[in-house]
Amino acid sequence: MAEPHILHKVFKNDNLSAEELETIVSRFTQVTFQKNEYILRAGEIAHYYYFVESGFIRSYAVDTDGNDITTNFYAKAQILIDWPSFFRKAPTKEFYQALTNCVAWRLGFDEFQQLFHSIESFREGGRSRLVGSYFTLKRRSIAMITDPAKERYLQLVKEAPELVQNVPLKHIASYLGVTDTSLSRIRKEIAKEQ
Amino acid sequence: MAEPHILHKVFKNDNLSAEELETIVSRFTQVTFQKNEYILRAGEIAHYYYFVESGFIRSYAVDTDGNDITTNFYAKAQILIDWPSFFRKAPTKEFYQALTNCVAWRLGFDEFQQLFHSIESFREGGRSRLVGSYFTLKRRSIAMITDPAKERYLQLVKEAPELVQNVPLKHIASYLGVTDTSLSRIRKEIAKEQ
DNA sequence: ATAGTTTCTTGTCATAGGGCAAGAATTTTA
DNA sequence: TAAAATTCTTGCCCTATGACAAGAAACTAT
Repeated sequence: MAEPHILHKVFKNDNLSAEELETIVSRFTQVTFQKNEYILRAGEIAHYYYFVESGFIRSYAVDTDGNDITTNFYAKAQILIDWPSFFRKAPTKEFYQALTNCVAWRLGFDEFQQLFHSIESFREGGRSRLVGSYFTLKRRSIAMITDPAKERYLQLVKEAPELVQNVPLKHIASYLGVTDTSLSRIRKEIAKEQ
Repeated sequence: MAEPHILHKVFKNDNLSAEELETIVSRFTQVTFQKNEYILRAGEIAHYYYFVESGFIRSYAVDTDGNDITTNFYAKAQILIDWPSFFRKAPTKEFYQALTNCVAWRLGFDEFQQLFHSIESFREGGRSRLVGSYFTLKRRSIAMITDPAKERYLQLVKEAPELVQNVPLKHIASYLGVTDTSLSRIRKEIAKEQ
């Protein structure tokens, strides 16, 4: 078993004792995904959650017209979890697909629950991650109302430049709530400005 | 102290023993808000969260141009909480204001923590509420991309008719991500159809 | 009741972004 | 490396929604 650097990084601010950290890390399993492989499909239940070690993943929902809307991207050290499905054992509404080959570390629901109810700092950390996801989502949905597409794009470039360079424009476009055509024009306009 | 019906209703699906329920309920305090009163202002820290017994409250963010964007409405039996501020003790980004006179039940952070770490079902319930808020927010932000304003409005009317009847149109408009002018026209169009 | 305030509607005009389609560029696969 | 598939750009035209402003309607408070 390879040294799980990434998990030490992930948990470093969680106030865990060395033993607690070891206990937690030992419950994770390394998994790999091939480019285009699905980690989870709509209708399935999320039995695991993951921390990404390398590669890019996206989640997307499919609307009534069959268009897919990217809801999130996942990169190094980020948590990949379908909160409602994992915690309510309800079928997820989204697809999670690897955009590149990936390495990740996985934890199952039962192991999670055991750690959650026995280690106080683990549950504080978990709660904090969920709150963080909520906060990010809210910020994004306010920006969707207050900021024009161009600003939302510039913001994303600033926050996650590697992502913009590595992911097809159409996925970024649907994430920003515009068509790929529009995003292409926005890019052109930005290029002209420099 | 009045009989806290509403809290029994709030916790009825949380799998609590009678004693646990009593312990929890006894930690809450009843509070009232006058119409237009602020429960919390941007920049402050949320030391409490609430369950609404009666009345309507809204939360809103103010964008860089000074426009306010309604982010949520709170009505009977709903939880009113600023998750990031309450759990991270960070200044909130939003205002929470009573739209009508209100009665609510309040719990402080320390009491919350004590219950959270000592009663397993309470923490499962709390987690479930947070996951629920996350899920609702995600549904809303996907709809913002996939559905036209008219459909989002019809959806809101279906889900919360009392709200639409009791709250000024401009707040509903900003909640839906349109101007009040547009929403007025959308309403007109719907009226014409009947 | 009356004045003042807030809310809602409506008109005119402007604009961001969508729909569709063609072609160019790039990547993948055989 | 050639063919196929995918991704990205661009043109043309259209639509939903915004900005601004005026008036009507509905509350609110004295």
